[in-house]
Amino acid sequence: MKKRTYSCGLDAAVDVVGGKWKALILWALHHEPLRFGELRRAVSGVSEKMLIQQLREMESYGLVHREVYHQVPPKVEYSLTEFGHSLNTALVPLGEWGEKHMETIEALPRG
Amino acid sequence: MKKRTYSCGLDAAVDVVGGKWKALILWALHHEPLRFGELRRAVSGVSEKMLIQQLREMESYGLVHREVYHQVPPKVEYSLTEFGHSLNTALVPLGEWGEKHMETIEALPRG
DNA sequence: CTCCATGCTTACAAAAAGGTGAGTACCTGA
DNA sequence: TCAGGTACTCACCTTTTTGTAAGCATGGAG
Repeated sequence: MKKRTYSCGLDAAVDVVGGKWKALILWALHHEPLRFGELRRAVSGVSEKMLIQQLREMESYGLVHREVYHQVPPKVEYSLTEFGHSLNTALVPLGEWGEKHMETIEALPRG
Repeated sequence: MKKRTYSCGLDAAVDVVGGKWKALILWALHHEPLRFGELRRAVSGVSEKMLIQQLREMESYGLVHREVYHQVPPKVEYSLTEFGHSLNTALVPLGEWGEKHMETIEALPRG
């Protein structure tokens, strides 16, 4: 979050879901709650630091819920809230667009 | 563009439309072609450097078309390609989501 | 004791993104 | 000759984001 006022809805949404990992984490949690380690494996390429950092942020936004089980070894499960689900739903068309044009995108010149 | 392979469509899409400005520029060009100066005024807060940088990138991705009119003073018009339009369409639900939850988002704690 | 698994946490560094302010080239009209 | 309008271009700097590698706490198993 960087600002309080937005010029349009898209502006606001990008601010919430922006960055390299948030959309992917949301996506990974779409079907079922996952624990930290599972999430780490599900989101390929993410480091522990990044994963936690993003999860904490998303928790503070009310997108994900964090459930701690007091066990040893520790177990923590992350799941989507209603709000998180609604955002995920809004991301579906974008995901489909990416899927459809994947080859084109992969062939794009690099920045 | 940072990578060539993606774990899912959303991953690819975010790579294309990522960053602070691209989605907003796309949005601004939705209705009609705009010239550089108009675009600058339409996308509030963007600097000339950023605007050009993003436009060049989007042009290289095939999202926008750049038309130069050889006049003095110079005139350059930017418009969406078919590809750009399709991406914009995929962004509509996200924009609506942002619109709907704008107040919630604006009230979010800052990172 | 020591090791293991899990879920973090911290310090440090690199890379990417974004911002600022000035300058360029062109022709036109005063 | 000189300012004006348009669309850039450049050099330099700050901020933000991301990555790397290591360390910590817990209690049960061996």
